[in-house]
Amino acid sequence: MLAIGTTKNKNEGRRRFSDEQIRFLEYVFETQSRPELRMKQQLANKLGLHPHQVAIWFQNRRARSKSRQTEIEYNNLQQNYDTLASKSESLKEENQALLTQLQTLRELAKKQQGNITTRHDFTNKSSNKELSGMISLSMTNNSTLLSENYNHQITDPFKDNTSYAQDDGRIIDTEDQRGSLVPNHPNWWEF
Amino acid sequence: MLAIGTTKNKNEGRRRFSDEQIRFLEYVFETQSRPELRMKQQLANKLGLHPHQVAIWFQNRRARSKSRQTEIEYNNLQQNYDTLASKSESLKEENQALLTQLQTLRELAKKQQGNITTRHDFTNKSSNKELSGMISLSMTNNSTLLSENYNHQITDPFKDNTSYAQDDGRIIDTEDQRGSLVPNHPNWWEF
DNA sequence: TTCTAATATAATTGC
DNA sequence: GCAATTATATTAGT
Repeated sequence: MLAIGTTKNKNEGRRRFSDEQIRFLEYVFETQSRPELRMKQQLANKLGLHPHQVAIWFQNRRARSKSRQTEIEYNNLQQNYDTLASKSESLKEENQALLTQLQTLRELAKKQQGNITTRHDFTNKSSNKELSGMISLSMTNNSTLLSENYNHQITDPFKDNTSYAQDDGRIIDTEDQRGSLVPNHPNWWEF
Repeated sequence: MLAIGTTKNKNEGRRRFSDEQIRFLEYVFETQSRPELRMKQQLANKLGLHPHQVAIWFQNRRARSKSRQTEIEYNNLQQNYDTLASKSESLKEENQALLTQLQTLRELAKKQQGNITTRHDFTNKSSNKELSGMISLSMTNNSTLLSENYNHQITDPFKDNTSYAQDDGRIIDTEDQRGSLVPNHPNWWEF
């Protein structure tokens, strides 16, 4: 059984406490990281140490514990960082995909609009107007969205810019937006 | 120079090195964190210390340096995390805005298409087809993009902080403990 | 085996 | 009592 402390269990300039002592101290520490004076005295007596030594031991032990905790937190942070980085990457890709889609939509819709208007088609004017507005909306937003370093200053025509909370991590309620998606004004997109 | 060490510049059971000594050692450390034995001896001689003391000092100094480095790295990591979190938040919001736009576009385009087709308008069929395909594309992608995964929780990496027992993290050989040291009696220490 | 860097720990010091 | 240091002891590595 661990033939280490064999020889010097007696005196000498012994510094390290014996395994027995350590084990006992650890056991108490598990329950009481900061024992009462009375307890320390009893421990000292039982282990053949000075009460002060016991006190110091607990002090050092607490410091060690804290140090390890810090280490753990560091690792946690690192892990969280990696996770977040991965997610962020996904978001970027997705954003790119969405932008591509929008671009395609705009071009096609524009072409479509051109065909409609040049035909002097009088049926369903309102509907055409909607499409027209939609396109200009897309164009407007695009200028912002395509720019580098967009600071989440995304101009959302459906909502007040000020209502965009910055860093609270809150998700915008899409359903609420939907309620006022299309204002009554015929040219709402121009505002 | 610099009479800082005010009181005890003599001997006594003095342990701390004088400011002069420290300053000199620091000066050397800046250039050589791991000086040669010869250098240590010369330093010891010059500063009135034992060579061993000088050696120990450099040893501890290196340890301290490393410790500070760790601290710095931690802060850096934290900073990077915050930055990334912010960017990720922006991306999320932007994604939301893009999705909203796409949704609107789809609905409007769909309505438009409905009007066109119900009017039995045969002009420019190809263009309509393009629009139609575009819409279905949007729908397809949407199934992925709208999934709940995008309301992810990049919010709080430290959420479990408070739940930590203050002094945890000791590493104990449980088996040995239970062996003989730990009495079951509630007042074991009185025996 | 010897030497040394790194680490662990008992003890000090100052607040 | 705690944080920061110091000096020593022990372990690991070449």
